[in-house]
Amino acid sequence: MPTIREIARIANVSVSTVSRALNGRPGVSRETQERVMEAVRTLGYAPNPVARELVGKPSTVGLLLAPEVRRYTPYFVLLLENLAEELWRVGLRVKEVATDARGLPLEEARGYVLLGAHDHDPRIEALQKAGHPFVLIGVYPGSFWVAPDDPAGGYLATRHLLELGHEEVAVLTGYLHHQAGRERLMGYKKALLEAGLPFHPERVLDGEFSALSAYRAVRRAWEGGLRFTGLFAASDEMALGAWAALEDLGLRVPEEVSLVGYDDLPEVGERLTTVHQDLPTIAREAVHLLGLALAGEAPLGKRVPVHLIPRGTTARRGVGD
Amino acid sequence: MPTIREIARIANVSVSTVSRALNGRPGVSRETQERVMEAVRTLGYAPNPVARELVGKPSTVGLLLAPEVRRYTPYFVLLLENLAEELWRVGLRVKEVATDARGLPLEEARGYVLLGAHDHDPRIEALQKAGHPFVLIGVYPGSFWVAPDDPAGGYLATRHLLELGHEEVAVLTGYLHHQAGRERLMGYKKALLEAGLPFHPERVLDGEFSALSAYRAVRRAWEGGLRFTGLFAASDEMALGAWAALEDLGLRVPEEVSLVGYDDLPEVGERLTTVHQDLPTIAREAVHLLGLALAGEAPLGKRVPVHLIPRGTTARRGVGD
DNA sequence: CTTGGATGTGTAAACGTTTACGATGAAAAG
DNA sequence: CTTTTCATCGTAAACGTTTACACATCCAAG
Repeated sequence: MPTIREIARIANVSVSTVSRALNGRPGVSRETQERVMEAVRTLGYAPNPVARELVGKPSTVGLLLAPEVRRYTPYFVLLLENLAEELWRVGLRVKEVATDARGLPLEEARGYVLLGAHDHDPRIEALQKAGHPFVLIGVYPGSFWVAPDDPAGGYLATRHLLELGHEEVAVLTGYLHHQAGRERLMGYKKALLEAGLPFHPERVLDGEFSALSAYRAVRRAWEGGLRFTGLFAASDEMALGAWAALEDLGLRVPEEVSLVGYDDLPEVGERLTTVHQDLPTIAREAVHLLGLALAGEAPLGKRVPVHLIPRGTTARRGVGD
Repeated sequence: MPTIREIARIANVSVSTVSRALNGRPGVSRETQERVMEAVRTLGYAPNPVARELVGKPSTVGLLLAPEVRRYTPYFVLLLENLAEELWRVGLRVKEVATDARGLPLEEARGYVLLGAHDHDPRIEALQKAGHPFVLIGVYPGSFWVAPDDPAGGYLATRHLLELGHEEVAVLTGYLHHQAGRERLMGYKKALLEAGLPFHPERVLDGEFSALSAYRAVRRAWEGGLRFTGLFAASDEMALGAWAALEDLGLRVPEEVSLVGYDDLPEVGERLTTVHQDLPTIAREAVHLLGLALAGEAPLGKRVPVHLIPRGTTARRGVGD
């Protein structure tokens, strides 16, 4: 691992100058800055978080978790691991940090990443008012944010079902007071609209982002007389629950009903048709934006693309007849 | 925070001697050792992991997770947080570490803690053979282990139901190839035996430690004609699933069936009667034992007590008539 | 032609440990 | 009595950063 001293040697400056350049501190000329960055790039240097922390500089970024996330769905765990890895790469580490009633962090950190925030989450404004640099996973114009392209995801999933000939497709949503939940639903509607099909409100089932809730919602709906040959579950967890429900209802997947999930969790594995989220990229963008936030730049948001992975739980309509 | 230098000053020795004393390295007299430890105690000193790690000494303990745990049930997350806190207290940090096919850790660490191991887990022997110091959560004579007193827990839960007058009590188990799952079931049997009641194998339902599986198991059993007025779920997660199933079956809790869980997860909250696990103590014992393992002492195991917390999901039999 | 501030850069100490090496003394060996 | 050995302990450098401070240069103001 290259150290700051080697960078200094290559760039022909002192270590303190390198440190200043790296941390965007004033008092370093444009030209020197360039030379340092060049050296950093060629050597592939990354600051050592341990050394950094020793001198007292908080080298951790606080993780602010919404209560719902505290139960760590597999998705969030995965996102977390990616974040941790990406942060390490730039000399930072994650630390989960509790918040007070107003949503302000109780522990000091270099910056914060906000996870699982819902609309009008008071914590967002609180953070902005307090001047804490942060990036949030989700969309929130006026601050730094990064989010998967959920509208596109919902659209892709639904269109896939439509293209397979399914005309009655239901959707299993997560919390609608979360952006992700709403946006995936929006994508569903858009695909319907585009195909010239009507939107039936009774075909949207509330799965609360959990397998159990999804199971109950699907089963109750079907037993209540709702019929569909395609089902879009807005998370793999919910897809799992839905799958189980369909099985218990005596319906074969994909012969009688096609199922598509969302997230592409590795555990769910080989069989589920799902829309893939590029967690590494989301994480990378998040730390990049956090960097900008730390540097005091103007707020910026970023969408990261998703794509559909057709697997074994979707089939052309009528294939099972 | 006191530093090693202050200890040195108080104990009237040099810093290097303190370091040696703390790490059990040779070359320090019994008397000096005592003086150092005395100073450590009075100042409440704990080594700084950051500084330690900077000089190259691995100050992390590796976390070896069984595949099943990778989906981080809330229980394991909680245990993890407690472990992290306890380790920090003695100057160590946790790091999750992957294992190779034989179960050996891929990354070097000071010591290891093994989580979610099942019976005859090959990783245990592999670790022993390789001479890696470790402690496992669960019971495994011949190595260092710490485990909640699950037989007692299962017994307490069942006895509670029995004492309330329930004679037909079913049990919802987790994986039976895990010690915890089996032991809680053993406790159930013991309580039955003690009360002079017969054991009905059909009353043990497989919940696979998940809410969804629990729901399906309970519902299927009940619809299959199984009847009970008391139900012991071997985890709060499963209790949640069971609760939902009972609700969907039109059964009132606790009027028609009493339900007791296991773990006492904070999220599950105020209403569920459950057996409480003392996670802080488990964590403390684990790091204590890991310390002994690092010092090369003889293997030792420890049970930590559990206790029942009666809340709103259990009631005397017939109260709902 | 001096003074004075910017502006850019370097020197060195500090953070809290570990550890190679040398120093000290006492006991054992000659 | 001298030499060697051994156990015990201290000195100082090292780990990779940050940062207070000093230094140099340059340009504008006096």
